[in-house]
Amino acid sequence: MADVADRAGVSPSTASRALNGHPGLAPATRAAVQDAAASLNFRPSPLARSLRTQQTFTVGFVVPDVSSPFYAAALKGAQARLEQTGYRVMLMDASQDVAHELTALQTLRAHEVDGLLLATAGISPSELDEAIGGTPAVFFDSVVEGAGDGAVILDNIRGVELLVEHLAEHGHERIAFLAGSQRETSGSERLQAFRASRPRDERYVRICEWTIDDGRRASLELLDAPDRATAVVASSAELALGFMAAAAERALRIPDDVALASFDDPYFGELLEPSLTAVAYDPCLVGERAAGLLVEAMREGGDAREVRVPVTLVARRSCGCND
Amino acid sequence: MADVADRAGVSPSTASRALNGHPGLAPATRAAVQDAAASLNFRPSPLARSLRTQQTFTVGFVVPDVSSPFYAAALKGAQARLEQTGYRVMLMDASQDVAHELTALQTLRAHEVDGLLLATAGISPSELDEAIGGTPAVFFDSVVEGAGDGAVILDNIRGVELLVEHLAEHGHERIAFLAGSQRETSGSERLQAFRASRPRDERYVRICEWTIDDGRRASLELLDAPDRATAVVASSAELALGFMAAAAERALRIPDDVALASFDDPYFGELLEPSLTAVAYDPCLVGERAAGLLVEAMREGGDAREVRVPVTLVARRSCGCND
DNA sequence: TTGTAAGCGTTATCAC
DNA sequence: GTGATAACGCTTACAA
Repeated sequence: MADVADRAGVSPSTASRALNGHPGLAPATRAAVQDAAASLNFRPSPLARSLRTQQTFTVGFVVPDVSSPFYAAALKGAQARLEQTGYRVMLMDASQDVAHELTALQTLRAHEVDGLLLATAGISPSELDEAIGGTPAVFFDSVVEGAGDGAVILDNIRGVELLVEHLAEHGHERIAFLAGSQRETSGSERLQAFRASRPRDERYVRICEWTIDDGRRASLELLDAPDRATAVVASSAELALGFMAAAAERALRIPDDVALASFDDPYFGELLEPSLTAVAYDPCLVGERAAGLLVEAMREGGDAREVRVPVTLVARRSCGCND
Repeated sequence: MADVADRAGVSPSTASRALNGHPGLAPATRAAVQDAAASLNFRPSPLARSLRTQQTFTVGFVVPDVSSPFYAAALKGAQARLEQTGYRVMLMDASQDVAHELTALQTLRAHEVDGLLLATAGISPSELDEAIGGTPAVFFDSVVEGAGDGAVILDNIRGVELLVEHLAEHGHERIAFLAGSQRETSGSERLQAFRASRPRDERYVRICEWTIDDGRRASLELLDAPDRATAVVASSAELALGFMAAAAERALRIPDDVALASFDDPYFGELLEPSLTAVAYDPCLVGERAAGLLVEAMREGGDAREVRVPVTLVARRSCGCND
């Protein structure tokens, strides 16, 4: 930048002011500096700037597993929104491991990121509070009570209600629920919502990991139990697929023998046999909203808000609708 | 760090040396510094260090779309490998847009990233060369001739051969090929491989975008053409799904009326109806290998290498096998 | 083996 | 309006 200043015939400080749009500069001076900068093809060093200003214009993004479709989409949404605002994204994949998550946060803080976007898998609130220190942080998907400057989550409750109501409208009276891991907010909220709307169906609840395999295992239990449920709500696409595998194994037809409806509308939902009735939402949107909240928090530091991303029901054939 | 030095009773330079494991220090001094650092809970500032050393220990990762399962997995693999080696990942999603890609590279270079991991969608070699300047760069998925310090790509040729051979073994003589966008290496290599092994089936080639919808459209063309092919190779899972949709529309059964085999083994391949015969590979591995190559290039700057990630055939029912 | 001092590329404070 | 000057937190000649 010294070169730019020289060429424009001004001091470095003036050059800096001109380039950063500070007020109170002679228009001529500003123009001269800008010309000089342009002709020297000058690019300011974010590093040096950050060192001086204590602002990196970088936010840390921490997820349990980037390769999961949901987190990948959220990342995309967040990245887009942040880029728009001049922020860059530093990614950390915690591999579903608490210790790893903690060190990721350390690294990020050492780097002096301006903000944090977190989908944490079961860190205790106190650990977390310490790990994020004073850095603005927004949670998404999972929310940790009392920590951070905001959270955005799916409208899990409404989603489960839509699913249950729809199956009930088809006349089902014994509805089962495949719940996912209770360590995450989306797992526990969905289960709570089910229990709230179907207290009598408690015996048809099965909790398992978010995998096809575990979903299949739990589904077999459900299918082999006496007085079998006539419909099933799966908490996620994986669990729904697990259920379909299990039903096929027991030679049960969907929806004739058991109906199925699922939280999460996978992109191939239309092409499954039968096509999958599901609650859909825009996963990018959760990243985007989270980023939006974070930008606000970094700028103004208002108080914590919680945003819910809306969900909608997509009725297909697995519930008994005929298209 | 000055504090640490004070507390240990040494000069800042000695403190720095102790903390960075420089040789030629009195063991006692080193220990004193380390103790001081520990008790002050000292964390060096990567920013300041980078400013001084011109090394950021950060690599830029640029993809056309992070939310695509393939890129997301590659990202995960790369992230893991880089983290192991002390590097951090700065992510840019170029949204399939060349201009955007170029500005992403600018941003990354301004940030003085130590290396670049690129899956670019059709930048010209010369533009690219200029955009990456002297920064070590490794391509993955797509390779740009003559640019960069290495590339890792799937074994596209072998993959297509496996698919074609398998269908031929089932007795098929007229095999069609759904090719994806020819802007990317994986699109063009797969098509070339098909043409090389099936020159007589040229009339059964259709080129389309990598989407279910466009695959469906192209498939309908294929199905409606006279002297229809009896088997189809799809260049990607999306195209295979598009084909399945098209076949269903025309009330054609797979594999009885037309057999299907696909490059890409989606995680739900087993659960489709019929289950999908496909060429499988580990997408994480491509990110991991690319990161490996990049780390090498950043450290030693050896000469450009090309790595192929192996693929395997998973025979299921869509080709005519009975499980 | 250790200390001194300069410098990485900016911005902020103060004076003019 | 603009220019010195110091400072951000670290590393590294060079000197001792």
